[in-house]
Amino acid sequence: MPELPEVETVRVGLNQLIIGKKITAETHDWSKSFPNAKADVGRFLLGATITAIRRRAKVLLIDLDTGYSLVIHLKMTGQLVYRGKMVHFGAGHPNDSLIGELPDRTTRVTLAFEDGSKLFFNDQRKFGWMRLMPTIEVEYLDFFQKLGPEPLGATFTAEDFGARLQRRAKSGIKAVLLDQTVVAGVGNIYADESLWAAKIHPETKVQDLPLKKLHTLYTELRHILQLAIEKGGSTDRNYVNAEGKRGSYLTFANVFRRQGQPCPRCGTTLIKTKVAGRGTHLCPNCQQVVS
DNA sequence: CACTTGACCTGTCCGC
DNA sequence: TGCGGACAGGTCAAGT
Repeated sequence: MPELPEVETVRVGLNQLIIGKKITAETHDWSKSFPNAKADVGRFLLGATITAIRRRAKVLLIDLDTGYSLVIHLKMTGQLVYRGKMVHFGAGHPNDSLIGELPDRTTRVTLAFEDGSKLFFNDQRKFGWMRLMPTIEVEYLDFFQKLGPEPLGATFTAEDFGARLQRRAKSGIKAVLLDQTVVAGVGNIYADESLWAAKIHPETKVQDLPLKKLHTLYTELRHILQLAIEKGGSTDRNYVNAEGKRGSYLTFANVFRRQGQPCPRCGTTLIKTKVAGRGTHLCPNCQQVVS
């Protein structure tokens, strides 16, 4: 479930918590989560100091002073949670935290820092992964080469958006929004939310959307992603930020997980269906297929 | 060639 | 209570 806003929230959190920290130990209990050779870990991870945290699409990059980076994809249930040396349970709002003592049974990788604090990579479903590789090689990964532009990038215009969508003119708009090679970082939640906001049925073919609609979708998508970042992302089931706390965006969501409730715009009962193989939430009145 | 389905996994929820 | 099956949904590979 971590999409662009969730990964960005983790990035901002880690940026405040672990920059300048020196890694002194690493353990993992699921080799697929972190398949690097032990020798590389020993040479380029242990003893390394964290210099920067970056994000591209839904991927997190932790840069090290050894010239290597940790490339991390949280996939659906991944979490990156930092714990200081002193753990204060009961502090803050009890509902904020989804997790207790760490490591727990979902912890796949643990990084320990020189000051006694730790970073836990938890992943209930084991789809997520972490790779150690030379920083300069990251951009040449096949995944990165194929990625579309950042939707919140300063240079990303409505015209770019429209042109890229048109490459998949005959496809349904939701399937295209979820395609990371068209635009990077959009997942199921924000696809549904932005299509509702732009009053577009998710199965509408791209070629059937008037230019004005594409413009609206561009504006709404950017606005929603930005708002979601401000709200700390969406916690549907597992997602938490770098401090183990929930995001609050779903409180503001208009359709996602709101089937059976009235459409905030017209009052029609929202429905849940399946589009492009994904659970899809929409208003059957506001969002109709045009052709 | 474009799109759909299945695999990767585990936990939760629902119906019987 | 226990149990089978559907479902959650990011990405890649395989199939139609």
